[in-house]
Amino acid sequence: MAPTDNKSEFLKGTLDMLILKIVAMGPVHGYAISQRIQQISKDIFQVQQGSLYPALHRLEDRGLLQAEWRNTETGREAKFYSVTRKGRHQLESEMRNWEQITGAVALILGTAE
Amino acid sequence: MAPTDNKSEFLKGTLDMLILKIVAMGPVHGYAISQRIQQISKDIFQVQQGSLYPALHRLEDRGLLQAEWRNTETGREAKFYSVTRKGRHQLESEMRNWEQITGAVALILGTAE
DNA sequence: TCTTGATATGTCGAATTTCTAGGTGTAATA
DNA sequence: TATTACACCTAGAAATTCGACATATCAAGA
Repeated sequence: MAPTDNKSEFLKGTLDMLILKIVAMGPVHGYAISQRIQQISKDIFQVQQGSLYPALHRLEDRGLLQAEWRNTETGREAKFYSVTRKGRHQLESEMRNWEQITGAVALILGTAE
Repeated sequence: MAPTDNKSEFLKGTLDMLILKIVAMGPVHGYAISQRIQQISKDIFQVQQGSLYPALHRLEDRGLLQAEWRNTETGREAKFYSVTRKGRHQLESEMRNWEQITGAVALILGTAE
């Protein structure tokens, strides 16, 4: 995930969750995933292809995503990903985890004195 | 940083910020830093020694922390760290960055449909 | 007295993730 | 015709963290 400057350093481990979330909204192909992440995050996140495709393969290998070749609206071949049941569980688990973590970070950053 | 189960996977890149924040509250030695992080985060974060000490050396090498050997309250030798001016700037920058990132993640996770 | 646990520092190697940089090919547009 | 957008991919380097190990002091209790 590449930042305008140095946002990437913060996101290790988060990319998979974001991808799962995007794919959970409905089947999409890789290229579109990176576009949506960038768009929804208002350009804060820019997922590089060198991060994206390995992540997709990783998630597929773990059985969290499944892929299928289909045609895009523009009539091109692309690999469409969907979330498996296992992937949905994983996403829920990671989201709970994320809440807990950001809560804990907030506790520390919010400590005065 | 070690989790009860798998919280660590989420925090790559965050440890340095948390350490800077703890040290910014006043000089402390490494062992106490890990205890405070664990305590304030209510056991969500448990910083392993194999993560802590390399991180402290890293921050010192970057000129963000400075160290000094002193005695603890219990009369033992320990290396006390304080934040340099550069470290304070870095902390502020990382905190702003953190807000931006968590905001962007919230946008994505909060997207319905 | 001896052992255990807490305090306190550190290193090393493996694992994981991400980035940069490169590569392939098609279709539309200038 | 050349460039841009689309769409896939890999390889190597860099960075961070973890688990395990190693060392040493001190206090409390068996």
